Amino acid sequence: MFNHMVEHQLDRVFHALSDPTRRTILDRLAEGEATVGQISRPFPISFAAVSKHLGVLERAGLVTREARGRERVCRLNPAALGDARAWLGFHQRFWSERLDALDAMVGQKSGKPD
Amino acid sequence: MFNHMVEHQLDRVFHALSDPTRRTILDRLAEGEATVGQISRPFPISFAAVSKHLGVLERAGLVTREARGRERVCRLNPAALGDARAWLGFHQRFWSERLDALDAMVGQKSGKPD
DNA sequence: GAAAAATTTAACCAAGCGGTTGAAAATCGA
DNA sequence: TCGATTTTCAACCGCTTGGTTAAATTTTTC
Repeated sequence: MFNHMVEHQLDRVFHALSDPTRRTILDRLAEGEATVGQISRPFPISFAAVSKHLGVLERAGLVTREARGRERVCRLNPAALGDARAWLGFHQRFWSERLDALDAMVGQKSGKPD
Repeated sequence: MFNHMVEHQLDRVFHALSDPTRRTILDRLAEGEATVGQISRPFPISFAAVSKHLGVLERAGLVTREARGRERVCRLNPAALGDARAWLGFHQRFWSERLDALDAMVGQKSGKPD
């Protein structure tokens, strides 16, 4: 079902999401586009480190960086979450069907999962 | 919103999901519980390597391993996907609201996202 | 109790990660 | 043009990863 998909891209998306700094960057970007400098300012790590994180996010398709003059403005690409969400959604649903005995323990997907 | 959650666990879940071998293991497990030996058989890597992958999945809370005699039977824990799915769901929705100008370009979440 | 089977642990290796600092490249402002 | 600003690139460091093989552990079977 999803096996033939761009597995590699799924790898990259999940990997990008596995770092708290990168997730925070995404949160920041959700409030609007920002330059690398603006993004990096609140972080206690170096500018270059943030730039690398942005690279990871960009390679995963989650963020785009567009040159504007001497600075680079970053924006979210929400569509890239689609694959990951599809994977999770399908699997959790599939698992839940098979293992509905566990539903009682979960209790957060009663009748209106979404 | 999610910042105060068990960030660390989210790290582990996303990281666990970022490896194709581990995702395949989850797929296999979705068809029913299995021992480490049964799981590892179809993979071209060593037994020990699969055992380590199972360890990663277990630490992420996605899989449980229960000793049964000399073998260990593994089962899925679909609830562990909840955090990850919640994170993704919230963010994708939030992003989409903010960036609905991009919706035209995307075109795969028109009116009924789920 | 000894051999066999299932699994984990330990030691190791090459590669990748997240971080650093410093140099390079591109653009802006005087 | 020159210097300052913004960003990336390169080299490096320590730690982790995904993989290996070999030894240790536990349980079953003879």
